[in-house]
Amino acid sequence: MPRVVNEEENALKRAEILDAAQSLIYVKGYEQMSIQDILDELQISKGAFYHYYDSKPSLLEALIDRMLEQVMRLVLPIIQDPHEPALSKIQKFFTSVGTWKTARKDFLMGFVRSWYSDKNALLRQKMTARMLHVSGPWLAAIVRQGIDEGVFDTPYPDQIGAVTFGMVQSLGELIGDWALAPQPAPVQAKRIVDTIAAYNHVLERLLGAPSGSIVMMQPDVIEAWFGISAKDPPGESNVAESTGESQRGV
Amino acid sequence: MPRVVNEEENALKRAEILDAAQSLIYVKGYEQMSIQDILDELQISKGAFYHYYDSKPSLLEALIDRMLEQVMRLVLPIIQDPHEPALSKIQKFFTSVGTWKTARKDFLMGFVRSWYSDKNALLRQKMTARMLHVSGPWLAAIVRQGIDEGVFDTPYPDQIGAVTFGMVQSLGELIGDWALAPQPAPVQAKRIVDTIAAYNHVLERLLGAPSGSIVMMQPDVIEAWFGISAKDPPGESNVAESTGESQRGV
DNA sequence: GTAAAACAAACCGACGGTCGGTTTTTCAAC
DNA sequence: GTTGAAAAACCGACCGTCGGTTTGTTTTAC
Repeated sequence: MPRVVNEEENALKRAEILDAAQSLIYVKGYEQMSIQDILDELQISKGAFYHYYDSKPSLLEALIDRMLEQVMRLVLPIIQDPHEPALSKIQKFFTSVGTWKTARKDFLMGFVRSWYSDKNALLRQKMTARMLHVSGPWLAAIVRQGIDEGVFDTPYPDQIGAVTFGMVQSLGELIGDWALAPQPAPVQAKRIVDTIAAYNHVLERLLGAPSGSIVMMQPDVIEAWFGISAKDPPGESNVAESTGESQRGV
Repeated sequence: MPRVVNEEENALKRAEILDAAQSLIYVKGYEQMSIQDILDELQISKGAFYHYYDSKPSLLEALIDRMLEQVMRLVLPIIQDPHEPALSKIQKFFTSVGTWKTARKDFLMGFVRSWYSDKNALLRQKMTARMLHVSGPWLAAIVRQGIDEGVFDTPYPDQIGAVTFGMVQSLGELIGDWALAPQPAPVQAKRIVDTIAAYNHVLERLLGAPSGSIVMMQPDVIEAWFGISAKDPPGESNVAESTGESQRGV
């Protein structure tokens, strides 16, 4: 790594390359994006690129660092606020991470599609691992706070943070899966609403929180994301989780 | 895809190539494994390889199909047994999938390390998605059976299968993470035992199963895998989920 | 015998990365 | 302010390897 003279301009250029890489990865995926794509996009030479980044993998690491930093900048103020009740923290955590405040629907769906597609498996795995490491302890702290406040009840406060994170991720994967393989709208709508309701319920159970106290995805968010309303009851004889074929040779 | 004359020999050769690819992927990872590696291993020509497989991605698909088939051959008899109680099915499902019956410890740990490492992110993502699709409906059926038998209690029987799968996967990722970044033995041992206990408890809660009825990982398996005994109580002031650094710039 | 399957290997463009060289910037000496 | 040299910034030809194609040869089946 060369000594840097003008720190500021250097960081700017690195960010510029990262921006190009990010949008290219968003469209093509990490492996499918070539260094040449970046060079073409920014009209720079190969020498220039390799002056700022050692290799393609190191570029990915830098991107993950930046994405994690952005997420944390969003989440930290919520999580670390000493005056906020635990239940409210959990709520806001899901809301902010799940929707990234306010974003265009088409952009969000495009992002979800890209994020959960095979072409970005590595990026997602690396990012997830990093987020688990940083959010685990904080989530545990919130759980303990909730127990103190009498809203949560679990014998495993230290472990439940990681479990919760796993649940959220699991829901994200399901939604990503649906976004990738779109179903007919009516089937889709009911399944999404039911599944989100199920996750809310499960999350309450595992945290030992009062029924109805946790809403991972607000109705207006569901409405915005999927264009459907979320006011139907669970319904016991729904589409029976028919994932296309329920039986095949495998 | 060429027409096949001798179906049997053709399948044998395809399997042979798949075997080589599997062990190479196990060691090097999918992306890092080159077609040439396979050719060298089997002493065949490029023409031969591309006679049996269209491309590298199609080779991966074939591998995933075979792996899924192997898992299903193990799990199906358990899950579809009409005389087996739901609780016992769940139990046996975890036991068989989690340990693959009886396997050498070093092999299993090596497999876990490889499976959850970055180098096989794509394989794992594809395999996980496939398994979610096939196991979701079956798990839902078991949950409904359990409700009928009075051992489970949940308002979301159809969704809970996918949630359960997500939980199991989440635990696997945690364990994989630990296997990849080994900690000092004492810290490791307590964390593993506590976390598995937490997952058992959470699973009971989300299924509405009686306390102590679900054991995802038997003590002897934990013993075999990690070389530690699983008889300590949860313990409220354990290592406090210290993931190395609990605070840093990010 | 002949057509297709099974294999062999030379060959191709694209890839990530390197390297020697050129231009621009920085900063101290005058 | 000018100058000069060192370092940073940048350029693009080049390299080895990759996945994949093509052309050609041998083997097998009927």
